[in-house]
Amino acid sequence: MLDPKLLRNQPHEVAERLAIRGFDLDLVKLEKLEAQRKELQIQMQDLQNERNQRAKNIGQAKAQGHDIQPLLDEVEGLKIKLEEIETHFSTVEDELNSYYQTLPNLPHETVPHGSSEKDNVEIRRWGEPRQFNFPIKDHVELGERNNLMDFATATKLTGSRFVVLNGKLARLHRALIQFMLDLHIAEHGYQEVYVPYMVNQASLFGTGQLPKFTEDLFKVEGEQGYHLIPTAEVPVTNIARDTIIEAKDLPKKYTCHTPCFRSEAGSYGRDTRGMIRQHQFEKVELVQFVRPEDSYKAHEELTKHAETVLQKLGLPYRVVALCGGDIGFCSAKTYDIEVWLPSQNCYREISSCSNFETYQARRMQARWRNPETGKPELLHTLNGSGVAVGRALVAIMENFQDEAGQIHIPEVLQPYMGSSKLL
RNA sequence: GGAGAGGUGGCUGAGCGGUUGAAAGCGGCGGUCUUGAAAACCGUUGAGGGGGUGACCCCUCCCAGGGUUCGAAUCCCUGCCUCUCCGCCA
Repeated sequence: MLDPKLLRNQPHEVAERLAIRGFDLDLVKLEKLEAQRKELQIQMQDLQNERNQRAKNIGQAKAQGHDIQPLLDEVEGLKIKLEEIETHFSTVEDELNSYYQTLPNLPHETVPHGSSEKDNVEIRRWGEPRQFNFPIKDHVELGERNNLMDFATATKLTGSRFVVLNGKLARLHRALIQFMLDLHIAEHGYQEVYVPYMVNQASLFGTGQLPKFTEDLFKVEGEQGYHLIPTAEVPVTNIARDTIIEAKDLPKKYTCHTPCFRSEAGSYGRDTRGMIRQHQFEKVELVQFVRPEDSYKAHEELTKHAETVLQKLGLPYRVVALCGGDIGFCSAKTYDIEVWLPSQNCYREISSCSNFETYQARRMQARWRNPETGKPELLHTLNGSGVAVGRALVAIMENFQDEAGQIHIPEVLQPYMGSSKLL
């Protein structure tokens, strides 16, 4: 959520910055609701004050043994009047809050302008896409060898957009997870966490999936309103919900492996072949809680941590800064890391690294105690994939295939594969 | 699943329906003392919000949501969560 004070005091500046992402702030609506809110709140608080005073007087009179009936007569009607205005106030407040919740985050000043994916700006490249001197296969074809990858069975078990992995490919998939976690723990200073794969609605609100993006989620049957997590970002970031972290404990850096579940509503017909876009996939996530002044430095570092995974695996990639029109709802700035996929002859997203500044923190009241002011203040949250496991598996298969259709295992994964070099 | 107990400030923990936003202790911060530190002592210390140029004034919050009352942390109902015992169990 945006800072209500900022919206109140500098609505035109907010509108300008939101326009960068193609969002149209309704200033007329905002000003109207805000004026109502202010008037009603003043009236309500005056009446509450009167009630408190009168109740206190009655208490004192009673303690002194006076007849309180005249005082009781005086307050008659006050309660009903107050209730009416309280109801009216909360109606206006709810309307204002609902509108606030539809407002995306303000883009950072370094975010490139533009309306779509095409306007994203490439920041850097690493590695050279390999030149093949034989006809290449895509990961589906490669996976069909020895029945390593089985979509038909997954469809039987569940439906479309699921996969069964067999034998050494299943092991390679697991090896990737272990490798990534070990790297982030040992070399990048993250703490590993294990978290629930179902979360409540408060958590989904905190990270911004609710109320707006409910159609992207799988909801679990039952009264609790639990949902399967679409990313570890949700449970891990919500660790900080309703807490005040001591300054000495910042930054907090968590890494976490979870499955992710996405309904992929609205992506019909896209990436239908293979395991690029699945309802269930594994991801190793990086999450940081940092002091506000450190967040952009942390954002660069976190992105590097994700890049290191690809470098160690030897996978060519590029980093792009998302433009205003392509950036996520909650994000102030996002870098996507895109890995080279030979079969598609292009770079495809394998990680998305974002700085949310206080947007998520305000929703979930995630705070730290600033030693300079002594006060709890909103911290900055960041996250990034470090990296998506299924897509990394696809990239390894396609980039490291040979003419015989065998897959050469990257050196860093061999210890996790019983020293095998080939798949 | 059955039976009981409980949810109060960063933590522990008091709190007859009426100056209790909340005792006390711990922790934190400031100070005295000390070469420095510890100890001791003194002081201070919840969060969110509204109004006003300002000194300042006011509102809300004792798990959540309802209710009773002139007045609720305190009474009633519902939900959620935690703990103990029994049963079952990966």
